[in-house]
Amino acid sequence: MSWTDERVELLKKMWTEGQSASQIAKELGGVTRNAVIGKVHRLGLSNRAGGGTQTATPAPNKPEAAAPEPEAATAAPKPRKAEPRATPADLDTPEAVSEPEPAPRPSNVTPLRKPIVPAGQPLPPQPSANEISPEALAKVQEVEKSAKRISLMELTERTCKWPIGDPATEDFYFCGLPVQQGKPYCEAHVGVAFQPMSSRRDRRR
DNA sequence: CCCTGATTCGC
DNA sequence: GCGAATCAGG
Repeated sequence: MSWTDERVELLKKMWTEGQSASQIAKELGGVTRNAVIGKVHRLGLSNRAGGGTQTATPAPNKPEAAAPEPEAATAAPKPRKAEPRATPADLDTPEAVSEPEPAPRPSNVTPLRKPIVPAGQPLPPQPSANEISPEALAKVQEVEKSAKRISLMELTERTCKWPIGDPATEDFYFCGLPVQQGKPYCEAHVGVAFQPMSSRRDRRR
């Protein structure tokens, strides 16, 4: 494989977008990440600074463990706009009525309500037999039998962080199987975690 | 151990 | 110019 204009273009584009050399190499095909890096240097764009303000800090930008880039067709890499940021659905009440009394606390007061789950990262809920493909579900169930059953402390970047069981009980652990590169879960759990889209239609306010 | 980019150097 | 091997880090 040689560096045709097209390939160089794609290289430039992806590199500018912050894609890693290995990702670019994978996308291009026929080259290794070394080749990509080498080319990048020869092209003189080793520094991903676009234009202008050159921050002393190399890159606080790290699309590392949260850059789900669904591999697409090699023919049409056009609509590419996957933001790692998973925007949490925020409750927004435009119905804000002008209320001089901010807290009309009724006589009934429920003092404390601690969140049951400590919650470090936005872990997905357990698959509740939703709109998940039966195959994926079956695979998950099978996988969970062979799960490493690791504890929170044992989690690493390469261990599946899919929670199994009830966090409030002793019977709780994480999957712990090898993750799919770049993702927080193993292949099986990625399958159920990153479902394309579901029925979120019923959002009547 | 997995990954990242940077550099070197024979081709 | 090219990229595998190597280096240096996270």
